[in-house]
Amino acid sequence: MSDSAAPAVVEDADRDVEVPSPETCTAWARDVNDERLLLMGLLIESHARLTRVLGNELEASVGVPLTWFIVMVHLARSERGRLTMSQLGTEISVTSGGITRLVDRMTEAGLVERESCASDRRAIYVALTPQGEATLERAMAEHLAGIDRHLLAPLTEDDRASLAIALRKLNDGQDPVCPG
Amino acid sequence: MSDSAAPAVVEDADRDVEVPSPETCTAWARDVNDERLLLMGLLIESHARLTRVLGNELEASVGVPLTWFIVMVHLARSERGRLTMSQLGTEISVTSGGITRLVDRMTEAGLVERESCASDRRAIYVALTPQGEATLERAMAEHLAGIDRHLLAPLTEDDRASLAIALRKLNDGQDPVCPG
DNA sequence: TAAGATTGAGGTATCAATCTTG
DNA sequence: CAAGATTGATACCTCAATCTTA
Repeated sequence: MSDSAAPAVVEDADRDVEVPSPETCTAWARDVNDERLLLMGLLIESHARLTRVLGNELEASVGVPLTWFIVMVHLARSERGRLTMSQLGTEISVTSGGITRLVDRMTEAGLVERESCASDRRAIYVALTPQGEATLERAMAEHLAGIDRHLLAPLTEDDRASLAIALRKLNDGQDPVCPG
Repeated sequence: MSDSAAPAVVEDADRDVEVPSPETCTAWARDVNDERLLLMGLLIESHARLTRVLGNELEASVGVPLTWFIVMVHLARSERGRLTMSQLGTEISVTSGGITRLVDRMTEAGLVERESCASDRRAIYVALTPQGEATLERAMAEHLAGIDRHLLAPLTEDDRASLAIALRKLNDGQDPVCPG
């Protein structure tokens, strides 16, 4: 503890606690087990687990953070192999300032490069370097295998299909919710 | 750009780009649209969107970050209304050092308090204060309404059920994947 | 004026090292 | 020595302000 007062000492079982019997409790004691809250919690936990495991594996096998891999995938998917800083930021939910430094780090690592845009001199393109393409190819193999192990393996074919359907509905046709 | 060389100027459409025709391309050009990768991407995007929207709404209406709310929910759910620092960190996927400062901030805001553990003097309990309980109750109402709007509304009843089933399988009986 | 990108300031996480207790 | 919590160093993000160009 940095600067707060020392914690009060309590015996192990001497506190009268509000027992969570659903009928007589305060609102929060009922709602903490609300089905909707549990669903949101599952989504958060699943995301935390998967990004942690897949990120660790990717870092160990290819030496690349998961965020970098995601950037490379979005560049590789793009129409002409490049995106502006703004487009990239919108696609991966990172603010303008965050993208500037993220691309800085990846540029220093030799994975991407900036290219000026002739038709709009405010914009800057980002594109994969040859080294970036090679790294993406290696990372892709590891990552797909990781998804098989950690995301697909625990699910049946039906689970996978309906999960994809539900998540697609959560992302399609929603307000952009711009990060920056 | 901080210290890298100036970006090369290119005309708008004069770069010979590897067109993504699936048969003749490099491996990464095929795999970036792999179904498994798209599924993982959907999970990441859904999580980013929902935590951003719900976090913004919670911050605006109650003045509490989403992380604090999650901490309060886990404390309210716990057996005796308290968890050790370690238990809390494991439940919400935050490292030991991260939990120390997170609880510091929430203590300073008056929402939680530390309590020494008589039976194991290494451990420290965290529990909601009365103010924390009141804040949780207000935040809960806002948050459940937000979940209704942003997570449940776009889904059918079947979608919701199968989403819960799939996510539960991703979290139950998996390796703990400790953060710290 | 607005849009795109960058910068500086500040917040919060991780990691590794340390201290206390079992 | 191992486990629990804290601290210092560091990484990376957001926000607000600024600069350049449309």
